[in-house]
Amino acid sequence: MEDFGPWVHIPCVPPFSHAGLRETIDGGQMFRWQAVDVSCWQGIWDRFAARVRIAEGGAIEAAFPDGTAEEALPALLRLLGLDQDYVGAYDSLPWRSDRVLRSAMMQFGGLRVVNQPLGEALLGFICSSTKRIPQIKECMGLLAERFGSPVAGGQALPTWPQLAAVDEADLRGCKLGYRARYVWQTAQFLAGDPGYLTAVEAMPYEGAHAALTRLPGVGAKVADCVLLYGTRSLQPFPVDTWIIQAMAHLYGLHGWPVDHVAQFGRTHFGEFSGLAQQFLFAYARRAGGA
DNA sequence: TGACAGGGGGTGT
DNA sequence: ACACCCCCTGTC
Repeated sequence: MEDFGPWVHIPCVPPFSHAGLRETIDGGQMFRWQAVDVSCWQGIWDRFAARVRIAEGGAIEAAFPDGTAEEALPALLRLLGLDQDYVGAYDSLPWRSDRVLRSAMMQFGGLRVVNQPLGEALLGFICSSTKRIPQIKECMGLLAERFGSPVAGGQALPTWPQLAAVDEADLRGCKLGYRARYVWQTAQFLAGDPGYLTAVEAMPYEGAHAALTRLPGVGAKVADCVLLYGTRSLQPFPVDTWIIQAMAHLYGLHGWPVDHVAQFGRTHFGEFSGLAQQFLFAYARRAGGA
C-alpha cells in the first residue's frame, strides 16, 4: 500500500453535512471511490489519488500519496467543485417556493456535483446502464487494473486511446456484458476522431448533448450524466427511473415521457437544474420522498 | 441449501 | 415493444 501524507484542512462553504459529502463522493456520480470507514473515502481520478474525510464545521480534510499533494490538491478542489460558487448556486434554486427541494437541500447540505475528466465520466456512464453502483464500481476497478496505467496510489482508469487497443472479448472479461460492444465501438470512433471529446467540452449544452448521443451506447440519459459529472456545467438534468418516480410523485408528472420530464426539470429549476436533480436523486434514492 | 424467476440508475433495432 | 449481458434479489 501507498503511504499518504498529512491531512490537509479544506474549509467548505456551504458546509458539508455527512450525508451531503457521502452523496457527492459515493452516491453514484463517480465509481472509483471506496469507503474506508463511515466518514472517510479513498479514490482515484485522472492521474491522482486521495483520501477525503469530514471535519468539524462542515469542512473536509484530504490526504494524498507522498509527493503528490501539490498537484493533487488543486485537482481535488476542482473535482469536488470546491473552487466554484455553490453559495450562489444554492441560493438560485427555487427552495423558497419548493418545499420538497428545500427539504432535500437540508438533508444533504453541502452536496456538490463533481467535475470529472469528461472521458472518465463517459466510460463510467456507458457502463452504467441497468447496473447497480457496486457492479459499476467493480467493472471500473477491473478496467483500471487490467488496462489502465499505474499512478501514485493505485491504477488510473484507461484513457480512450488505451481502450481502443483492447479487444472486445477482454472488455467482456471485465463483466461489462453487452456494454463491452458499446465501449469498443466508442473507442474506435474516438480513435478515428481524436479531438472529438475536446470539441464536445467547448460546445454549448444542446450541441454537446447531440454530439455525445452520436457515440454508441450513449443515449439521452447517459449524455446528460456525462455532461453533468464530466464538465463544470450544472445545467444538464439527467432523467433516470429514480427521477421519473420522484418527479411523478412530487410534482404530479405521472406518465410523462422522459424527455418531457427533462425539459420540465431544466425550465422549473433553471440554470443550476443539475444541482437540483442531484438533491432530488439523493432524496428519492434514500426513500425520503415517499 | 439450492435452483429459478424477475428485474435493474438504458440503448439500439 | 423487446432483446441485450451480468449479477443481485426475492421466492419456493
